[in-house]
Amino acid sequence: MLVLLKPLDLPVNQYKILQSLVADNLVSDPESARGRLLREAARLFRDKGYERTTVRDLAAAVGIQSGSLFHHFRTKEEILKAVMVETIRLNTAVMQAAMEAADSNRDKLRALVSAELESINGQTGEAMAVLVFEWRSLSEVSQAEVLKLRDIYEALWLDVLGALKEEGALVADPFVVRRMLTGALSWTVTWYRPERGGLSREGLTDQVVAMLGLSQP
Amino acid sequence: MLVLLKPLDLPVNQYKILQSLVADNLVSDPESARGRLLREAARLFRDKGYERTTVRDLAAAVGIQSGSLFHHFRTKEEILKAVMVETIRLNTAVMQAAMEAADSNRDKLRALVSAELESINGQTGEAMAVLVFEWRSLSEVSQAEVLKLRDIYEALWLDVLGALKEEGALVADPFVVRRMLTGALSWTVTWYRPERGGLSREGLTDQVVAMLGLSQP
DNA sequence: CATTACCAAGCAAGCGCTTGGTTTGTAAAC
DNA sequence: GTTTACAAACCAAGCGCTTGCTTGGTAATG
Repeated sequence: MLVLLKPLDLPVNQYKILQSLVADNLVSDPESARGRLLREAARLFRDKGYERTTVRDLAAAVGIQSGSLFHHFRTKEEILKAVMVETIRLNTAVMQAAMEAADSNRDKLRALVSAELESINGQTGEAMAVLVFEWRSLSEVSQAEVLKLRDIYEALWLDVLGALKEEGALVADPFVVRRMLTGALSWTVTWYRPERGGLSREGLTDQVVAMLGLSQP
Repeated sequence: MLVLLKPLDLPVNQYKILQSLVADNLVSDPESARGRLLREAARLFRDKGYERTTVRDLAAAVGIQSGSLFHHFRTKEEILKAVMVETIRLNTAVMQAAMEAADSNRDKLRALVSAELESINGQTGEAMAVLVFEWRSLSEVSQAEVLKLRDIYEALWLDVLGALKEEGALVADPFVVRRMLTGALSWTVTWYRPERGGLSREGLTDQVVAMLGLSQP
């Protein structure tokens, strides 16, 4: 029976989703030793890269000895994999919730873009960056496993883009559009700094959706 | 006096540009020992990542002993930096040439998109991927140096996008558009395989330009 | 005959991970 | 309510291996 005592700084719905995933043992409680380690690992992997982050770095970040890490994870790679798996699980759930709140396919697309920008630039940003930039650091076996989870996530996008294509609102190929969006949105992690003023997250979402050139039905 | 004996499989103009850069000592002759090493290094860095590529891997790829590498480069990082610097130099020159051949700003944009897709997915694709994914492997000092070269390259884009904005053809912010394009086009390296049939490079360029939603003046 | 290119050998440091033993938390047994 | 039992969490030390790079010498080149 896991209980989150100190609520994190998250949107309410995202917090509830996190709670239910923790209860189902699909993601680690952020307050647990394992959860804290994964958060620090995501930060270190993003900042220094997986290979340049040593098990001693990871251990020091949570205040234990390097050898003690291997009580929680069998290998260093297992830590990377756990960061990725839990991030995908959380974000898939958040995406599904965001979509259910939308009516039209147009609104659903907007919700997806907004949610993905939130994933990349919000609380889970570090882990999302790891997912993009440290992919090759996973063994092929692990890549295949994580890919299965990603497929579920990608299907959400393709369903909406496909529907928009059927409606005639989208002229380009849904697969191509999704892949362009993947690159464009992922890349925001390298330059977009909403906290420094400038463009708001909603403003950025507007620009992205406008850029897709959806024609009125 | 460097002479390229065996012409590479390149568009004619790109070959001439390469020749003049080699003559000016701005990029290495691909046939020289240094040039071959840099090409193999780009391939290895892309495939395995910089950190997982050992100096022994690099040496074996060109058929020498690992210690002999340090006759050509002082450190391993210098190899990474050389890959990046020479790639930017070559691509900046190619871009400039592609733009000069275009009349309207609309055509210039199309030329830029097409040329960047060519850079990413053509001969220099491996090096371009390294530029994107191995950025953090450079020391901060080297990053600053390479960044200066990138600024010249980026200015080409911003000039054209800025002009299109002035014309009223572009509604979104030029900086935002460029950054989205950087991400979207870079990402093609992970999925776009023109040799397997499907979308041609020109077809992809069309989709990208269409996606920007340029309005008629 | 000097310069460039390379080899063979190996060093010092850092890496992921193991090992054997100690502390801590928890809950039943008395 | 103290004792006993036991697993989970952790420490201290270090092993075996790989890493980037150095060194001292040899072969090729022009």
